[in-house]
Amino acid sequence: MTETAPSYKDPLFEPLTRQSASHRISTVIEQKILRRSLRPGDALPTETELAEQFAVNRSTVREALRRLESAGLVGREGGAKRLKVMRPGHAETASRVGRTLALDDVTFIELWEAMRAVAPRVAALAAERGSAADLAALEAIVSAVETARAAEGAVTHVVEFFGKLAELSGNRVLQLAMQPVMRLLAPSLRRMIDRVPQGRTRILVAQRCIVEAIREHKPDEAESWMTRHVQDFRRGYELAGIALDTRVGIGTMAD
Amino acid sequence: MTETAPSYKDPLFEPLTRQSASHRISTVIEQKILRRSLRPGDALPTETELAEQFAVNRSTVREALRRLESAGLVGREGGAKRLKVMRPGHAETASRVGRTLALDDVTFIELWEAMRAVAPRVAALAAERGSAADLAALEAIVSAVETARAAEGAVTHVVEFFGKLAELSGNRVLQLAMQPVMRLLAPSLRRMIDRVPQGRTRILVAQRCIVEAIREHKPDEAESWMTRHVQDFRRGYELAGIALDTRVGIGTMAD
DNA sequence: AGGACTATATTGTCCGACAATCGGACTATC
DNA sequence: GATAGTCCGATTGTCGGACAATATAGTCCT
Repeated sequence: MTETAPSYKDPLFEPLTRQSASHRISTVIEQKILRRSLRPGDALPTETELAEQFAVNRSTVREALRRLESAGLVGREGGAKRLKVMRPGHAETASRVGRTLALDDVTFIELWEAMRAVAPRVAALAAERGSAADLAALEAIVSAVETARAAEGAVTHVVEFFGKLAELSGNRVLQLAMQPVMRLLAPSLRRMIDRVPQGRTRILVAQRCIVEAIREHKPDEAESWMTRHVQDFRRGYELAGIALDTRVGIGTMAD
Repeated sequence: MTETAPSYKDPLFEPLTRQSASHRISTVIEQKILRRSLRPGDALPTETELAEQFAVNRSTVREALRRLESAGLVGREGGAKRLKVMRPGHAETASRVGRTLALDDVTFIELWEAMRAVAPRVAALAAERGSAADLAALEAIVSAVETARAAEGAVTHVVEFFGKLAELSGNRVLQLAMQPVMRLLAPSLRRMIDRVPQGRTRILVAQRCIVEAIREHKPDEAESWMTRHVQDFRRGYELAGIALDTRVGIGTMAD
């Protein structure tokens, strides 16, 4: 007899039946990582050792490891063999968020609204904090946008621009928020640039103004320029005849 | 000789050569899900069938499944045996984002800046779109904040308030962005309310104004009230003597 | 038809095995 | 001495088979 009968209407205590061994193992390791007992960079014991310590079969350990791997808590560097504890990279988390949103049939307008909220503040923060070196990197990206031949490449650099900006803002939360949004936005952005001839020029002008505001440490200007920039995007989409409630597709989740 | 020599500073062309069979399998299934060939609710073939179809061992399939499971793309309902395709819930994704941020030692100020960016826009959108029924729910939460005895409960309802607001905004991207931020903010918010006597009153006043603005469909007012509200939070923290660069801890990641 | 009972299918785990290959140690060569 | 080549053990990825537990489906009884 296991403890059945949580017959109370407590919907949060139901499904705590027996969890599989592999699940418990991944939980234990996960806790160790979250509690900092295992820290990023540390190498995990070998599968055989883990199997011995947990007194289970190696296959069971392996399933637990796959789960942690997918969660981004452990992983390999390069072609290494041993697994290491990793800090779940923003890239990975971002791609997960992107996946969730894509499966939710999020529409373009929702993404745009998110950009509308976040990007201006990011620009303002970047203007407050950006250093000279950062600025140089940003400018490099702007020229890359300018010289890029195909729309394809230009879009890549536009995404980079926002990414770099988020980095400059020094705010990892906003950084993490913006990443998946830009990723999902990218494909339709590409279409937009393809169809609207003056699109690239307008983007370039806006980027230059923003960079200028950042250089002179004028947060307000950076913010208002970015606001206009984002609004320009929307106009571009309308000009390109892209419906605002278009569902975003699944980008290449290459991780 | 494989292509070694990534001696160039091109960190994007890593030798992502051969991936393990289990990895490829999980990727293939993931694609099928993202492409909607497999849709949420569908049951996956049994492990044995998958093993046959992919012409690999069942253990290999299992590792792939554990990975997908951890990604929230497949899972079980209740004590079921078969795996089903699932839509990765926002809650789960949000808690994962929270974990990433917590492990990153994100500071309070970063979270606050995110709120500063997102919340006002969310309020504005809610004012544009909120229906009567939604409004009633929102008001219920506000009174819950008012009548809650302990700071504990009040904070819970404050978090709910923002959650509901995000829901009203009709924007799932912003909703997903705000959720983990509020979750991470909650513990310190609780301390703040404990230490600053007038904290709760100010929160209540702001909430009422925001609700009012939403009822009358005045986005601009809702936005500016929310801006003030968020700024009030920060002042509260300063009054409470909480350093702005305090790292947020790992909350209860109960999933 | 509904409920109890049985059989089957499916999962979770275990065992033992093997090829591939990564990490080093060790050696030969310049 | 530094570099290149070779060898060996350790470790991973995969395999095939096995078994207990149990969810699911089918069967029987009333």
